[in-house]
Amino acid sequence: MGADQGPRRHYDGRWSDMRVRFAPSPTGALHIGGARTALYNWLLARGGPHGPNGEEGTFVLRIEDTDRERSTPENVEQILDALRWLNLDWDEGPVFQSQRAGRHREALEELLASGRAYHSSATAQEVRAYKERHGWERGFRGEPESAGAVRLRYPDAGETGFDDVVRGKIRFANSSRDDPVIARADGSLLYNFAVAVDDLDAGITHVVRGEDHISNTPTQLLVFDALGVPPPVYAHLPLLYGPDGRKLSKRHGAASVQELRAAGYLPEAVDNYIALLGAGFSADEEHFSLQELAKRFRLERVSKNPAIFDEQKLRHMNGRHLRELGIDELTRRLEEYTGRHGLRGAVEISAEKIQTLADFWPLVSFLFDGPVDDARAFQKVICSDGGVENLEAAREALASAEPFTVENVEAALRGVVEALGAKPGKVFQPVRVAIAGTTVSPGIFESVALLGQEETLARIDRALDRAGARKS
RNA sequence: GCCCCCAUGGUCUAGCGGUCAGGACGCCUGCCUUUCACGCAGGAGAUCACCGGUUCGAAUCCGGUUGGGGGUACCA
Repeated sequence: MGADQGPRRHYDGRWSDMRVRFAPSPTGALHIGGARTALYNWLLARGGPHGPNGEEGTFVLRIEDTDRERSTPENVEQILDALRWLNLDWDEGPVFQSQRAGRHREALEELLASGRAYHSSATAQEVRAYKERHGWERGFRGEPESAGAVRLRYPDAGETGFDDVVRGKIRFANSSRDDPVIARADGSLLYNFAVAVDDLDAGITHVVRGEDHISNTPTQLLVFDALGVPPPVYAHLPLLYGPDGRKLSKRHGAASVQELRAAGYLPEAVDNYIALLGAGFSADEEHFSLQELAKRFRLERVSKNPAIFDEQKLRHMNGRHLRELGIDELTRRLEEYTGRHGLRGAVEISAEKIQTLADFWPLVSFLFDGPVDDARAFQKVICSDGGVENLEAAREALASAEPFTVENVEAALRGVVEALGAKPGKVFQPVRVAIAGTTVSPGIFESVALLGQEETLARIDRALDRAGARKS
Protein backbone atom coordinates (compact mmCIF):
# COMPACT_ATOMS: atom_id res chain seq x y z
CA MET A 1 0.00 0.00 0.00
CA GLY A 2 0.93 3.63 -0.11
CA ALA A 3 2.38 5.73 -2.85
CA ASP A 4 5.43 3.61 -3.40
CA GLN A 5 4.54 2.20 -6.77
CA GLY A 6 7.62 2.95 -8.79
CA PRO A 7 7.29 4.26 -12.30
CA ARG A 8 4.13 3.19 -14.07
CA ARG A 9 4.67 1.30 -17.25
CA HIS A 10 3.13 2.29 -20.48
CA TYR A 11 1.37 -0.15 -22.69
CA ASP A 12 4.24 -1.36 -24.80
CA GLY A 13 3.50 -5.00 -25.41
CA ARG A 14 5.18 -6.20 -22.23
CA TRP A 15 2.77 -7.57 -19.73
CA SER A 16 4.70 -9.24 -17.00
CA ASP A 17 4.14 -6.42 -14.55
CA MET A 18 0.63 -5.62 -15.64
CA ARG A 19 -2.01 -5.18 -12.96
CA VAL A 20 -5.57 -4.62 -14.09
CA ARG A 21 -8.85 -4.49 -12.27
CA PHE A 22 -12.56 -4.85 -12.72
CA ALA A 23 -14.47 -2.59 -10.38
CA PRO A 24 -18.22 -2.99 -10.68
CA SER A 25 -20.62 -1.22 -8.44
CA PRO A 26 -23.13 -3.71 -7.03
CA THR A 27 -26.24 -1.77 -7.89
CA GLY A 28 -27.73 -4.52 -10.01
CA ALA A 29 -26.94 -7.73 -11.84
CA LEU A 30 -23.84 -7.93 -13.99
CA HIS A 31 -24.73 -6.54 -17.36
CA ILE A 32 -23.37 -7.81 -20.61
CA GLY A 33 -21.48 -4.53 -20.94
CA GLY A 34 -19.90 -4.98 -17.52
CA ALA A 35 -19.14 -8.58 -18.40
CA ARG A 36 -17.25 -7.45 -21.44
CA THR A 37 -15.24 -4.96 -19.41
CA ALA A 38 -14.37 -7.73 -16.96
CA LEU A 39 -13.49 -10.04 -19.84
CA TYR A 40 -11.18 -7.54 -21.52
CA ASN A 41 -9.34 -6.98 -18.27
CA TRP A 42 -9.05 -10.70 -17.75
CA LEU A 43 -7.79 -11.23 -21.30
CA LEU A 44 -5.21 -8.57 -20.72
CA ALA A 45 -3.97 -10.18 -17.54
CA ARG A 46 -3.96 -13.70 -18.89
CA GLY A 47 -2.83 -13.28 -22.45
CA GLY A 48 -0.60 -11.40 -24.78
CA PRO A 49 3.13 -11.67 -25.13
CA HIS A 50 4.22 -12.77 -21.71
CA GLY A 51 7.14 -11.44 -19.78
CA PRO A 52 10.60 -12.95 -19.96
CA ASN A 53 9.63 -15.60 -17.44
CA GLY A 54 6.18 -16.16 -18.82
CA GLU A 55 4.43 -14.35 -15.98
CA GLU A 56 0.84 -13.38 -16.28
CA GLY A 57 -0.62 -10.07 -15.28
CA THR A 58 -2.68 -9.74 -12.14
CA PHE A 59 -6.43 -9.34 -12.26
CA VAL A 60 -7.86 -7.55 -9.26
CA LEU A 61 -11.54 -7.53 -8.39
CA ARG A 62 -12.86 -4.55 -6.49
CA ILE A 63 -16.42 -3.86 -5.45
CA GLU A 64 -17.29 -0.19 -5.51
CA ASP A 65 -19.95 -0.20 -2.88
CA THR A 66 -19.66 3.31 -1.54
CA ASP A 67 -23.18 4.03 -2.70
CA ARG A 68 -24.79 2.60 0.40
CA GLU A 69 -28.30 3.19 -0.83
CA ARG A 70 -28.03 1.05 -3.91
CA SER A 71 -25.33 -1.48 -3.12
CA THR A 72 -26.54 -4.79 -1.72
CA PRO A 73 -24.82 -8.05 -0.69
CA GLU A 74 -27.19 -9.92 -3.01
CA ASN A 75 -25.95 -7.90 -5.96
CA VAL A 76 -22.35 -8.53 -4.96
CA GLU A 77 -22.98 -12.26 -4.88
CA GLN A 78 -24.73 -12.10 -8.23
CA ILE A 79 -21.76 -10.37 -9.79
CA LEU A 80 -19.26 -12.85 -8.38
CA ASP A 81 -21.50 -15.67 -9.52
CA ALA A 82 -21.70 -14.26 -13.04
CA LEU A 83 -17.93 -13.83 -13.19
CA ARG A 84 -17.35 -17.39 -12.08
CA TRP A 85 -19.84 -18.69 -14.59
CA LEU A 86 -17.98 -16.85 -17.34
CA ASN A 87 -14.77 -18.49 -16.12
CA LEU A 88 -13.17 -15.16 -15.34
CA ASP A 89 -11.12 -15.85 -12.24
CA TRP A 90 -9.48 -13.07 -10.31
CA ASP A 91 -6.16 -13.07 -8.51
CA GLU A 92 -6.86 -10.57 -5.76
CA GLY A 93 -9.97 -9.42 -3.99
CA PRO A 94 -12.75 -8.86 -3.96
CA VAL A 95 -11.73 -5.74 -2.08
CA PHE A 96 -14.63 -3.63 -0.89
CA GLN A 97 -14.25 0.06 -1.40
CA SER A 98 -16.46 0.75 1.59
CA GLN A 99 -13.91 -0.92 3.87
CA ARG A 100 -11.14 1.38 2.83
CA ALA A 101 -12.62 4.54 4.27
CA GLY A 102 -9.70 4.99 6.65
CA ARG A 103 -7.12 5.08 3.89
CA HIS A 104 -9.34 7.35 1.82
CA ARG A 105 -9.61 9.81 4.66
CA GLU A 106 -5.85 9.71 5.11
CA ALA A 107 -5.31 10.60 1.47
CA LEU A 108 -7.93 13.30 1.74
CA GLU A 109 -6.08 14.88 4.65
CA GLU A 110 -2.96 14.87 2.57
CA LEU A 111 -4.64 16.88 -0.18
CA LEU A 112 -6.22 19.25 2.30
CA ALA A 113 -2.84 19.82 3.93
CA SER A 114 -1.11 20.50 0.64
CA GLY A 115 -3.84 22.86 -0.48
CA ARG A 116 -4.77 20.76 -3.50
CA ALA A 117 -8.23 20.39 -2.00
CA TYR A 118 -10.35 22.70 0.12
CA HIS A 119 -13.50 22.78 2.17
CA SER A 120 -16.43 24.38 0.46
CA SER A 121 -20.06 24.76 1.40
CA ALA A 122 -21.11 25.80 -2.07
CA THR A 123 -24.37 24.16 -3.08
CA ALA A 124 -25.40 23.01 -6.53
CA GLN A 125 -27.44 26.20 -6.84
CA GLU A 126 -24.43 28.30 -6.03
CA VAL A 127 -22.39 26.47 -8.62
CA ARG A 128 -25.09 27.21 -11.18
CA ALA A 129 -25.17 30.82 -10.22
CA TYR A 130 -21.39 31.00 -10.55
CA LYS A 131 -21.53 29.57 -14.03
CA GLU A 132 -24.32 31.87 -15.08
CA ARG A 133 -22.16 34.76 -14.04
CA HIS A 134 -18.96 33.50 -15.64
CA GLY A 135 -20.29 31.69 -18.67
CA TRP A 136 -21.11 28.02 -19.10
CA GLU A 137 -17.78 26.97 -20.50
CA ARG A 138 -16.22 28.30 -17.32
CA GLY A 139 -15.75 25.76 -14.53
CA PHE A 140 -16.74 26.52 -10.95
CA ARG A 141 -14.03 27.64 -8.54
CA GLY A 142 -14.91 27.92 -4.88
CA GLU A 143 -13.45 29.81 -1.96
CA PRO A 144 -11.71 27.76 0.75
CA GLU A 145 -13.76 27.63 3.94
CA SER A 146 -13.21 26.05 7.32
CA ALA A 147 -15.80 23.32 6.94
CA GLY A 148 -18.18 21.68 4.50
CA ALA A 149 -17.68 19.30 1.64
CA VAL A 150 -14.22 18.94 0.14
CA ARG A 151 -13.53 20.06 -3.39
CA LEU A 152 -10.49 19.27 -5.47
CA ARG A 153 -8.80 22.36 -6.90
CA TYR A 154 -8.45 22.37 -10.67
CA PRO A 155 -5.77 24.60 -12.16
CA ASP A 156 -7.20 27.67 -13.89
CA ALA A 157 -5.17 27.31 -17.03
CA GLY A 158 -3.69 24.56 -19.11
CA GLU A 159 -5.24 21.23 -19.79
CA THR A 160 -5.48 17.84 -18.23
CA GLY A 161 -5.24 15.04 -20.71
CA PHE A 162 -4.10 11.53 -21.27
CA ASP A 163 -3.19 9.13 -23.97
CA ASP A 164 -6.03 6.65 -24.14
CA VAL A 165 -4.91 3.28 -25.47
CA VAL A 166 -8.00 2.86 -27.58
CA ARG A 167 -8.78 6.46 -28.45
CA GLY A 168 -5.52 8.29 -28.55
CA LYS A 169 -5.07 11.71 -27.05
CA ILE A 170 -7.94 13.14 -25.06
CA ARG A 171 -7.64 16.59 -23.53
CA PHE A 172 -9.80 18.72 -21.31
CA ALA A 173 -9.25 22.40 -20.73
CA ASN A 174 -8.83 22.87 -17.00
CA SER A 175 -10.78 26.09 -17.15
CA SER A 176 -13.87 24.19 -18.28
CA ARG A 177 -13.91 21.85 -15.31
CA ASP A 178 -15.78 22.48 -12.08
CA ASP A 179 -13.78 21.89 -8.93
CA PRO A 180 -15.32 18.52 -8.09
CA VAL A 181 -16.58 17.52 -4.68
CA ILE A 182 -14.47 14.57 -3.53
CA ALA A 183 -15.83 14.23 0.01
CA ARG A 184 -19.26 14.96 1.38
CA ALA A 185 -19.82 17.30 4.29
CA ASP A 186 -20.27 14.24 6.49
CA GLY A 187 -16.78 13.08 5.62
CA SER A 188 -17.73 10.20 3.34
CA LEU A 189 -15.74 9.92 0.13
CA LEU A 190 -16.95 10.21 -3.42
CA TYR A 191 -16.25 7.88 -6.27
CA ASN A 192 -13.79 9.95 -8.28
CA PHE A 193 -11.51 10.28 -5.33
CA ALA A 194 -11.89 6.77 -3.96
CA VAL A 195 -11.15 5.07 -7.30
CA ALA A 196 -7.95 6.95 -7.77
CA VAL A 197 -6.74 6.10 -4.27
CA ASP A 198 -7.78 2.49 -4.67
CA ASP A 199 -6.14 2.13 -8.07
CA LEU A 200 -3.01 3.66 -6.62
CA ASP A 201 -2.89 1.39 -3.60
CA ALA A 202 -3.62 -1.69 -5.66
CA GLY A 203 -0.75 -0.79 -7.95
CA ILE A 204 -3.04 -0.83 -10.97
CA THR A 205 -1.04 -0.20 -14.13
CA HIS A 206 -3.87 -0.22 -16.66
CA VAL A 207 -7.39 1.01 -16.11
CA VAL A 208 -9.73 -0.52 -18.68
CA ARG A 209 -13.36 0.54 -18.32
CA GLY A 210 -16.39 1.87 -20.15
CA GLU A 211 -16.28 5.14 -22.01
CA ASP A 212 -18.80 6.62 -19.63
CA HIS A 213 -15.74 7.19 -17.46
CA ILE A 214 -13.85 9.35 -19.92
CA SER A 215 -14.93 12.59 -18.41
CA ASN A 216 -14.13 11.31 -14.91
CA THR A 217 -10.58 10.65 -15.90
CA PRO A 218 -9.15 14.18 -15.63
CA THR A 219 -10.34 14.41 -12.05
CA GLN A 220 -8.72 11.09 -11.20
CA LEU A 221 -5.56 12.20 -12.96
CA LEU A 222 -5.58 15.27 -10.82
CA VAL A 223 -5.84 13.15 -7.68
CA PHE A 224 -2.80 11.15 -8.72
CA ASP A 225 -0.97 14.35 -9.44
CA ALA A 226 -1.92 15.86 -6.08
CA LEU A 227 -0.73 12.69 -4.38
CA GLY A 228 2.53 13.00 -6.24
CA VAL A 229 2.41 9.71 -8.12
CA PRO A 230 2.20 8.83 -11.80
CA PRO A 231 -1.20 7.66 -13.00
CA PRO A 232 -1.96 4.34 -14.64
CA VAL A 233 -2.53 3.94 -18.34
CA TYR A 234 -6.17 4.35 -19.36
CA ALA A 235 -8.23 2.61 -21.99
CA HIS A 236 -11.90 3.41 -22.49
CA LEU A 237 -14.14 0.88 -24.10
CA PRO A 238 -17.10 1.85 -26.27
CA LEU A 239 -20.49 1.13 -24.75
CA LEU A 240 -22.85 -1.65 -25.73
CA TYR A 241 -26.41 -0.97 -26.90
CA GLY A 242 -29.59 -2.93 -27.32
CA PRO A 243 -31.08 -3.91 -30.67
CA ASP A 244 -33.00 -0.66 -30.85
CA GLY A 245 -29.76 1.27 -30.72
CA ARG A 246 -30.46 2.45 -27.22
CA LYS A 247 -28.64 1.78 -24.03
CA LEU A 248 -28.76 -1.84 -22.96
CA SER A 249 -31.26 -2.41 -20.18
CA LYS A 250 -33.57 -4.95 -18.67
CA ARG A 251 -36.15 -4.05 -21.25
CA HIS A 252 -34.09 -5.60 -23.98
CA GLY A 253 -34.57 -9.11 -22.76
CA ALA A 254 -31.43 -11.03 -22.03
CA ALA A 255 -29.23 -8.21 -20.89
CA SER A 256 -27.71 -9.65 -17.74
CA VAL A 257 -25.33 -12.56 -17.55
CA GLN A 258 -27.83 -14.51 -15.46
CA GLU A 259 -30.50 -14.06 -18.08
CA LEU A 260 -28.17 -15.30 -20.76
CA ARG A 261 -27.41 -18.36 -18.72
CA ALA A 262 -31.10 -19.00 -18.12
CA ALA A 263 -31.73 -18.65 -21.86
CA GLY A 264 -29.45 -21.62 -22.46
CA TYR A 265 -26.29 -19.92 -23.64
CA LEU A 266 -22.88 -21.38 -22.90
CA PRO A 267 -20.28 -19.32 -21.05
CA GLU A 268 -17.83 -20.21 -23.81
CA ALA A 269 -20.09 -18.65 -26.39
CA VAL A 270 -20.92 -15.60 -24.32
CA ASP A 271 -17.23 -14.94 -23.71
CA ASN A 272 -16.47 -15.42 -27.37
CA TYR A 273 -19.31 -13.23 -28.55
CA ILE A 274 -18.84 -10.31 -26.21
CA ALA A 275 -15.10 -10.37 -26.85
CA LEU A 276 -15.86 -9.88 -30.52
CA LEU A 277 -18.08 -6.90 -29.83
CA GLY A 278 -15.57 -4.15 -30.13
CA ALA A 279 -12.37 -5.99 -30.80
CA GLY A 280 -11.08 -6.85 -34.22
CA PHE A 281 -9.49 -10.21 -33.58
CA SER A 282 -9.09 -11.48 -37.05
CA ALA A 283 -10.26 -10.73 -40.55
CA ASP A 284 -11.33 -14.26 -41.28
CA GLU A 285 -11.96 -16.22 -38.09
CA GLU A 286 -14.05 -15.44 -35.07
CA HIS A 287 -14.64 -18.70 -33.27
CA PHE A 288 -12.30 -18.76 -30.29
CA SER A 289 -11.86 -20.32 -26.88
CA LEU A 290 -11.10 -18.13 -23.88
CA GLN A 291 -7.44 -19.12 -24.11
CA GLU A 292 -7.27 -18.27 -27.78
CA LEU A 293 -8.94 -14.96 -27.09
CA ALA A 294 -6.38 -14.17 -24.41
CA LYS A 295 -3.59 -14.99 -26.78
CA ARG A 296 -4.96 -12.79 -29.53
CA PHE A 297 -6.41 -9.88 -27.59
CA ARG A 298 -4.79 -6.52 -28.32
CA LEU A 299 -6.06 -3.58 -26.34
CA GLU A 300 -4.90 -1.12 -28.94
CA ARG A 301 -7.05 -2.86 -31.53
CA VAL A 302 -10.27 -2.37 -29.62
CA SER A 303 -12.87 -0.53 -31.66
CA LYS A 304 -13.92 3.01 -30.88
CA ASN A 305 -17.49 2.49 -32.02
CA PRO A 306 -20.29 1.48 -29.74
CA ALA A 307 -21.73 -1.93 -30.64
CA ILE A 308 -25.22 -3.32 -30.62
CA PHE A 309 -25.82 -6.60 -28.86
CA ASP A 310 -27.15 -9.02 -31.46
CA GLU A 311 -28.69 -12.11 -29.91
CA GLN A 312 -29.00 -13.85 -33.28
CA LYS A 313 -25.28 -13.91 -33.70
CA LEU A 314 -24.83 -15.08 -30.14
CA ARG A 315 -27.21 -17.95 -30.95
CA HIS A 316 -25.14 -18.89 -33.93
CA MET A 317 -21.89 -18.84 -32.00
CA ASN A 318 -23.53 -20.76 -29.20
CA GLY A 319 -24.45 -23.52 -31.63
CA ARG A 320 -20.86 -23.86 -32.71
CA HIS A 321 -19.49 -23.94 -29.18
CA LEU A 322 -22.20 -26.36 -28.16
CA ARG A 323 -21.28 -28.87 -30.85
CA GLU A 324 -17.64 -28.47 -29.98
CA LEU A 325 -18.27 -29.66 -26.44
CA GLY A 326 -18.61 -33.30 -27.37
CA ILE A 327 -21.48 -35.58 -26.36
CA ASP A 328 -20.29 -36.32 -22.82
CA GLU A 329 -19.80 -32.73 -21.79
CA LEU A 330 -22.89 -31.55 -23.62
CA THR A 331 -24.92 -34.22 -21.85
CA ARG A 332 -23.55 -33.07 -18.52
CA ARG A 333 -24.55 -29.49 -19.22
CA LEU A 334 -27.95 -30.39 -20.52
CA GLU A 335 -28.69 -32.56 -17.51
CA GLU A 336 -27.70 -29.71 -15.27
CA TYR A 337 -29.76 -27.26 -17.30
CA THR A 338 -32.90 -29.37 -17.50
CA GLY A 339 -32.60 -31.07 -14.14
CA ARG A 340 -33.21 -34.41 -15.86
CA HIS A 341 -30.99 -37.47 -16.05
CA GLY A 342 -30.33 -40.24 -18.53
CA LEU A 343 -30.23 -37.82 -21.41
CA ARG A 344 -27.21 -39.11 -23.27
CA GLY A 345 -29.11 -40.95 -25.99
CA ALA A 346 -31.33 -37.97 -26.65
CA VAL A 347 -28.30 -35.69 -26.74
CA GLU A 348 -26.60 -37.90 -29.29
CA ILE A 349 -29.42 -37.67 -31.74
CA SER A 350 -30.20 -33.97 -31.27
CA ALA A 351 -26.86 -32.28 -30.73
CA GLU A 352 -26.55 -30.95 -34.22
CA LYS A 353 -30.08 -29.60 -34.23
CA ILE A 354 -29.90 -27.20 -31.33
CA GLN A 355 -28.29 -23.83 -30.83
CA THR A 356 -28.91 -23.30 -27.14
CA LEU A 357 -29.43 -25.55 -24.16
CA ALA A 358 -33.00 -24.29 -24.14
CA ASP A 359 -33.63 -25.68 -27.62
CA PHE A 360 -32.98 -29.21 -26.43
CA TRP A 361 -35.93 -30.15 -24.31
CA PRO A 362 -38.72 -29.07 -26.65
CA LEU A 363 -37.07 -31.17 -29.34
CA VAL A 364 -36.72 -34.39 -27.35
CA SER A 365 -39.27 -34.25 -24.54
CA PHE A 366 -41.48 -36.69 -26.47
CA LEU A 367 -38.92 -39.40 -25.80
CA PHE A 368 -39.51 -39.07 -22.07
CA ASP A 369 -42.89 -37.48 -21.55
CA GLY A 370 -44.89 -38.88 -24.45
CA PRO A 371 -45.92 -37.23 -27.71
CA VAL A 372 -46.55 -33.51 -27.80
CA ASP A 373 -50.09 -32.51 -28.52
CA ASP A 374 -50.11 -30.78 -31.88
CA ALA A 375 -53.58 -31.25 -33.37
CA ARG A 376 -52.73 -29.42 -36.55
CA ALA A 377 -49.75 -31.65 -37.28
CA PHE A 378 -51.83 -34.74 -36.57
CA GLN A 379 -54.60 -33.63 -38.85
CA LYS A 380 -52.31 -32.60 -41.65
CA VAL A 381 -49.92 -35.52 -41.67
CA ILE A 382 -51.89 -38.51 -40.49
CA CYS A 383 -55.52 -37.75 -41.23
CA SER A 384 -54.98 -37.04 -44.85
CA ASP A 385 -53.54 -38.25 -48.08
CA GLY A 386 -52.81 -41.89 -47.29
CA GLY A 387 -51.36 -41.04 -43.91
CA VAL A 388 -53.18 -43.81 -42.09
CA GLU A 389 -52.39 -46.44 -44.70
CA ASN A 390 -48.71 -45.56 -44.74
CA LEU A 391 -48.58 -45.52 -40.97
CA GLU A 392 -50.16 -48.97 -40.86
CA ALA A 393 -47.58 -50.28 -43.29
CA ALA A 394 -44.81 -48.72 -41.26
CA ARG A 395 -46.17 -50.30 -38.10
CA GLU A 396 -46.09 -53.70 -39.67
CA ALA A 397 -42.52 -53.32 -40.89
CA LEU A 398 -41.36 -51.95 -37.55
CA ALA A 399 -43.04 -54.81 -35.71
CA SER A 400 -40.77 -57.28 -37.43
CA ALA A 401 -37.56 -55.29 -37.21
CA GLU A 402 -35.20 -57.38 -35.05
CA PRO A 403 -33.08 -56.36 -33.33
CA PHE A 404 -34.52 -52.86 -33.06
CA THR A 405 -31.43 -50.92 -34.09
CA VAL A 406 -31.11 -47.71 -36.03
CA GLU A 407 -29.94 -49.69 -39.03
CA ASN A 408 -32.84 -52.12 -38.93
CA VAL A 409 -35.38 -49.39 -38.31
CA GLU A 410 -34.06 -47.55 -41.31
CA ALA A 411 -34.14 -50.68 -43.45
CA ALA A 412 -37.70 -51.41 -42.38
CA LEU A 413 -38.97 -47.93 -43.05
CA ARG A 414 -37.15 -47.60 -46.35
CA GLY A 415 -38.57 -50.95 -47.32
CA VAL A 416 -42.05 -49.54 -46.80
CA VAL A 417 -41.24 -46.53 -48.90
CA GLU A 418 -40.07 -48.75 -51.69
CA ALA A 419 -42.96 -51.20 -51.47
CA LEU A 420 -45.49 -48.39 -51.54
CA GLY A 421 -43.65 -46.43 -54.17
CA ALA A 422 -44.29 -43.40 -52.02
CA LYS A 423 -42.17 -40.37 -51.39
CA PRO A 424 -40.08 -40.94 -48.26
CA GLY A 425 -41.72 -38.11 -46.40
CA LYS A 426 -45.14 -39.70 -46.86
CA VAL A 427 -44.06 -42.56 -44.66
CA PHE A 428 -41.58 -40.91 -42.33
CA GLN A 429 -43.69 -37.94 -41.37
CA PRO A 430 -46.71 -39.96 -40.18
CA VAL A 431 -44.36 -42.06 -38.06
CA ARG A 432 -42.76 -38.92 -36.71
CA VAL A 433 -46.07 -37.39 -35.77
CA ALA A 434 -47.23 -40.66 -34.25
CA ILE A 435 -44.27 -40.93 -31.91
CA ALA A 436 -43.39 -37.29 -31.32
CA GLY A 437 -46.72 -35.59 -31.82
CA THR A 438 -45.18 -32.94 -34.04
CA THR A 439 -43.48 -32.62 -37.40
CA VAL A 440 -40.18 -31.57 -35.92
CA SER A 441 -37.89 -34.04 -34.20
CA PRO A 442 -34.41 -35.52 -34.40
CA GLY A 443 -33.77 -38.01 -37.19
CA ILE A 444 -36.69 -40.41 -37.48
CA PHE A 445 -34.68 -43.66 -37.49
CA GLU A 446 -32.66 -42.58 -34.49
CA SER A 447 -35.73 -41.38 -32.66
CA VAL A 448 -37.65 -44.58 -33.28
CA ALA A 449 -34.74 -46.79 -32.30
CA LEU A 450 -34.13 -44.83 -29.14
CA LEU A 451 -37.80 -44.94 -28.19
CA GLY A 452 -37.75 -48.71 -28.47
CA GLN A 453 -39.95 -51.11 -30.34
CA GLU A 454 -42.65 -51.59 -27.76
CA GLU A 455 -43.21 -47.91 -27.11
CA THR A 456 -43.01 -47.03 -30.79
CA LEU A 457 -45.66 -49.57 -31.74
CA ALA A 458 -47.85 -48.48 -28.85
CA ARG A 459 -47.68 -44.87 -29.96
CA ILE A 460 -48.42 -45.76 -33.55
CA ASP A 461 -51.42 -47.79 -32.42
CA ARG A 462 -52.68 -44.91 -30.38
CA ALA A 463 -52.29 -42.57 -33.33
CA LEU A 464 -54.10 -45.02 -35.56
CA ASP A 465 -56.95 -45.30 -33.08
CA ARG A 466 -57.20 -41.59 -32.83
CA ALA A 467 -57.23 -41.19 -36.59
CA GLY A 468 -59.90 -43.86 -36.88
CA ALA A 469 -62.01 -42.15 -34.29
CA ARG A 470 -61.70 -38.96 -36.21
CA LYS A 471 -62.85 -40.52 -39.43
CA SER A 472 -65.96 -42.11 -38.10
C1' G B 1 -26.40 25.22 -22.85
C1' C B 2 -21.19 23.55 -21.86
C1' C B 3 -17.25 19.58 -22.08
C1' C B 4 -15.71 14.94 -24.30
C1' C B 5 -16.13 10.69 -27.63
C1' C B 6 -17.82 8.26 -32.11
C1' A B 7 -19.40 7.59 -37.61
C1' U B 8 -17.70 1.14 -43.54
C1' G B 9 -24.21 -3.14 -46.11
C1' G B 10 -29.81 -4.34 -41.15
C1' U B 11 -25.91 -6.04 -37.12
C1' C B 12 -20.50 -7.07 -35.61
C1' U B 13 -16.24 -5.95 -38.20
C1' A B 14 -11.41 -6.05 -41.96
C1' G B 15 -9.24 -2.02 -44.25
C1' C B 16 -4.65 2.03 -42.33
C1' G B 17 -3.22 6.92 -49.89
C1' G B 18 -4.12 3.20 -55.50
C1' U B 19 -8.78 -3.24 -53.33
C1' C B 20 -14.01 -5.53 -58.15
C1' A B 21 -14.35 -2.08 -50.32
C1' G B 22 -12.98 -8.45 -47.64
C1' G B 23 -15.27 -11.64 -43.74
C1' A B 24 -19.13 -13.12 -40.07
C1' C B 25 -24.49 -13.01 -38.34
C1' G B 26 -29.18 -12.31 -40.52
C1' C B 27 -31.92 -12.61 -45.32
C1' C B 28 -32.76 -15.15 -50.39
C1' U B 29 -31.62 -19.41 -53.91
C1' G B 30 -29.72 -24.23 -54.79
C1' C B 31 -27.30 -28.88 -53.09
C1' C B 32 -27.63 -32.55 -49.21
C1' U B 33 -32.21 -34.67 -47.45
C1' U B 34 -37.19 -38.05 -43.66
C1' U B 35 -38.93 -32.91 -40.67
C1' C B 36 -36.00 -29.18 -38.35
C1' A B 37 -31.19 -28.12 -38.20
C1' C B 38 -25.95 -28.84 -39.50
C1' G B 39 -22.81 -28.69 -43.69
C1' C B 40 -21.69 -27.09 -48.70
C1' A B 41 -22.30 -23.82 -53.21
C1' G B 42 -24.23 -19.30 -54.93
C1' G B 43 -27.01 -14.44 -54.39
C1' A B 44 -29.19 -9.74 -52.87
C1' G B 45 -27.65 -5.88 -49.77
C1' A B 46 -22.55 -0.10 -48.90
C1' U B 47 -23.56 6.95 -52.90
C1' C B 48 -17.50 3.97 -46.89
C1' A B 49 -22.97 10.07 -42.75
C1' C B 50 -22.60 14.90 -45.49
C1' C B 51 -19.65 19.18 -47.42
C1' G B 52 -15.16 21.18 -48.39
C1' G B 53 -9.94 20.76 -48.62
C1' U B 54 -4.65 18.16 -49.14
C1' U B 55 -3.05 14.73 -53.16
C1' C B 56 -1.88 12.49 -59.81
C1' G B 57 -5.11 9.51 -56.61
C1' A B 58 -8.95 9.44 -50.17
C1' A B 59 -13.20 4.82 -46.83
C1' U B 60 -8.18 5.88 -45.43
C1' C B 61 -4.98 12.59 -43.99
C1' C B 62 -7.09 17.81 -42.43
C1' G B 63 -11.30 21.18 -41.40
C1' G B 64 -16.42 22.02 -40.98
C1' U B 65 -21.54 20.21 -40.79
C1' U B 66 -25.07 16.69 -39.44
C1' G B 67 -26.33 12.55 -36.66
C1' G B 68 -25.53 9.29 -32.43
C1' G B 69 -23.48 8.59 -27.60
C1' G B 70 -21.21 9.85 -22.82
C1' G B 71 -20.48 13.46 -19.00
C1' U B 72 -22.13 17.84 -16.81
C1' A B 73 -24.35 15.01 -8.85
C1' C B 74 -22.25 16.22 -1.62
C1' C B 75 -24.22 8.57 -7.83
C1' A B 76 -20.97 4.82 -9.30
